[in-house]
Amino acid sequence: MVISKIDKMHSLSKNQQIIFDLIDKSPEPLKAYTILFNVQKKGIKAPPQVYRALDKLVEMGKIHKIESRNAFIACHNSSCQVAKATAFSICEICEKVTEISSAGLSKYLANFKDKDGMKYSKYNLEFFGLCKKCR
Amino acid sequence: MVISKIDKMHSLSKNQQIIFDLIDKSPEPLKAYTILFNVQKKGIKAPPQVYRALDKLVEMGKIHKIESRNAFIACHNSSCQVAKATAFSICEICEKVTEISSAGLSKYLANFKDKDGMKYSKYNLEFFGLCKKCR
DNA sequence: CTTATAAATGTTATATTATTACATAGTGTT
DNA sequence: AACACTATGTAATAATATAACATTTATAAG
Ligand SMILES: [Zn+2]
Ligand SMILES: [Zn+2]
Ligand SMILES: [Zn+2]
Ligand SMILES: [Zn+2]
Repeated sequence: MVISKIDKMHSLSKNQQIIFDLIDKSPEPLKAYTILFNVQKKGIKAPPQVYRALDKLVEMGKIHKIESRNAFIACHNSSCQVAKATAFSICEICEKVTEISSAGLSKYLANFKDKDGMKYSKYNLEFFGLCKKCR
Repeated sequence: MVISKIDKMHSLSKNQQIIFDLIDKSPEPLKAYTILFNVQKKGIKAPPQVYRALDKLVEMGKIHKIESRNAFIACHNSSCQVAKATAFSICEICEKVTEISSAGLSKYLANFKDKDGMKYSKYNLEFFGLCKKCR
């Protein structure tokens, strides 16, 4: 047995790997149909194949969806344990997106309780502004 | 002149008013095509009419878009000056959405700076969890 | 190895969300 | 009236996402 149980559990299926590789190499967030177009040469021909892989990759925390852009980026927080606690900065000019990893911020938000004392299991935060280059 | 300049500047056009009223009365976020369906009897017949009104209302801070749901809710923070600083709690069971208004939270986020010292002009935060009723 | 089960894939069609483009009408200003 | 600006009406289409169902592949158990 070349691949251990643990490794296998964390490994990606064929389509997942193809799509993750594409997103991971991309300097910018990719949209589902951009992905579809770019993997058709690898045999992935239809939207459901792309969306299914994206769903799984998001679940695993390997990628994140930028909700305001309907686009996906790879997680670079060492394969994010925090698919449930995401924060991004988005440049409104060049559309550059960066995942924010701030211990202070995540601690603050993880502990945030609203007026009803409701505590949350998950959050997504998107900051907008101008990046260094565009300022 | 019955309507002053200032009043006029802040007043809504016919379609904007119709669509705002519908959203404002709704206990839950409304999607664009749900809105379209509900205002057809008032003469708004096509998607662009709805999307244009929604865009303006969002700009004005009269409504907010819940990005993770592609849906819109009325602002209840006294016609939100803070269209640029929004936070919501979303129940993952019943889909109830509440706008969070916490001085502490908004202060924390408004002052948040990332590692590059980038300061942001806008943010949107969505918390997910279970509401009182669903817990 | 066989069987059972779950996960992933392939495929067609369709649903949902959003925009482009262009023509027309109203509003406020000079 | 002439102009600029905002809003509206309308048709067509683009972009994003899911439903449904058949098939295959991977994993685990007996
Ligand atoms: Zn991450
Ligand atoms: Zn930029
Ligand atoms: Zn508000
Ligand atoms: Zn609930």
